[in-house]
Amino acid sequence: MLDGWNVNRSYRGMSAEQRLADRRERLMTAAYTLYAKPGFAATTIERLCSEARISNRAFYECFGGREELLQALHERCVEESLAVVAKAVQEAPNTLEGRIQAGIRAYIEFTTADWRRARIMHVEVRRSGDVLTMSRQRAVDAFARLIQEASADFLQVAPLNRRLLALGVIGALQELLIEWLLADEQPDIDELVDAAAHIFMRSLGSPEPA
Amino acid sequence: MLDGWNVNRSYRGMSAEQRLADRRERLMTAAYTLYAKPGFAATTIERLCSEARISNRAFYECFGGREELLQALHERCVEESLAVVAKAVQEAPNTLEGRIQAGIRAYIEFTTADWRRARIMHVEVRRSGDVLTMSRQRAVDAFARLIQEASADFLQVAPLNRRLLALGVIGALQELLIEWLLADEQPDIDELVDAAAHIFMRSLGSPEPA
DNA sequence: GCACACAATTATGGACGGATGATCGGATTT
DNA sequence: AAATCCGATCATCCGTCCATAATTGTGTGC
Repeated sequence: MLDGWNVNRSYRGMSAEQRLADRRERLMTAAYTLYAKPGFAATTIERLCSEARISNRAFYECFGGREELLQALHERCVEESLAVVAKAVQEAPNTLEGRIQAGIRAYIEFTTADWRRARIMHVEVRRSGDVLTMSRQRAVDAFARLIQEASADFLQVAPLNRRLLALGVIGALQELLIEWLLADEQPDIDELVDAAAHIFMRSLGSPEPA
Repeated sequence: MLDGWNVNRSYRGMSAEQRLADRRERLMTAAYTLYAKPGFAATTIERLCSEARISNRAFYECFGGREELLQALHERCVEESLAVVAKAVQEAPNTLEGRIQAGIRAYIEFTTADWRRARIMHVEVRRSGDVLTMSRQRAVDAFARLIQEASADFLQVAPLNRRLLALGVIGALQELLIEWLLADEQPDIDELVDAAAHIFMRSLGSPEPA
């Protein structure tokens, strides 16, 4: 072996890191579609590889398995959603109703804008084992903190566990999205927003709603 | 071969139907534990059979596969829970608050009375494929109808989709149970009941809560 | 009439092929 | 030469089937 060889040379015009990132990205794209449409359980690694034009071996250099890929996908979706909602809440009028309306509309519109994102975030993420369960728990926790912070200025005095309240309304929102995903006749987005906003407003607001 | 042989004789003191029912029951019992503790994904058919002291072949005479067994288990849990909640609601004082308090307390106490039931109904049921997804949708629909009927006498006039409201509060209750199942420090049952009842009461009640 | 051998039925456990997950060497490209 | 791709390989699990063991009812000798 000669010294001076470039052990990290370019290949197809990309550096080693770029190639790895490119493969990861292609796998993420393939999984974004396949995990949503045939579903996580029905998607084999071979199918993912052929869709992403990647060898079976390269897959395991990017992810540890199907679960890890789903986890990465889910975490990306959650980050994007969190950013969108946080931005909408920040720009909303500084009232509880304004923040709730803005945040919920932003979340629902962003989530339903791409059918696959909704499916992955609300259905497929619960399919796999404990790893994904923990990933989902972290996501729910992040949204719960966001809700608690956004509603902190408008607190009711009732001696209720605020974290549990936040978790509950998150669950409500999720169930509504699941209905949108699975129901025979899809409810209107506006109806979803109204129902979710109603539950948030009544549950988080002070005893006498405006 | 002689005629007159009893093609449906008893074995170990049980008739053919009894034996089949017994095997089904033993498999249900084994799955009730194994699907909850190692989890649905981690439970092989072989493990179920050895736990139930049943041959591999006999399994497929009782159920079509792991999914069908989980479906049967889930449907039984849902039936029992529905009955308990319906009974509690019927015996409750005839006010919205009374019905909500009674129904929610009954549901939460019954569900959490056995750790495994809560796990199967709220976590493991979402693991498998479309069959179980549809089973869960039917269960949610049944509970949604129960809620709509129980709160029909106390309707608010707001032009909201009542079914979506019912779905939402069901989602809230589920998320609270998931928190109870997965959180590091388990919240008190009473706290769960209070939070869920608050969300139900505010979301389903008239604009001016008593 | 009673006990016992025997045959028929049932259940069990393991064996077998197929599919998928995860890993490893040879051919091809840069 | 280095890196990548493709095919081959082993292990595991599902779904099915067969051989063996257990149990029951019948018939027969006494």
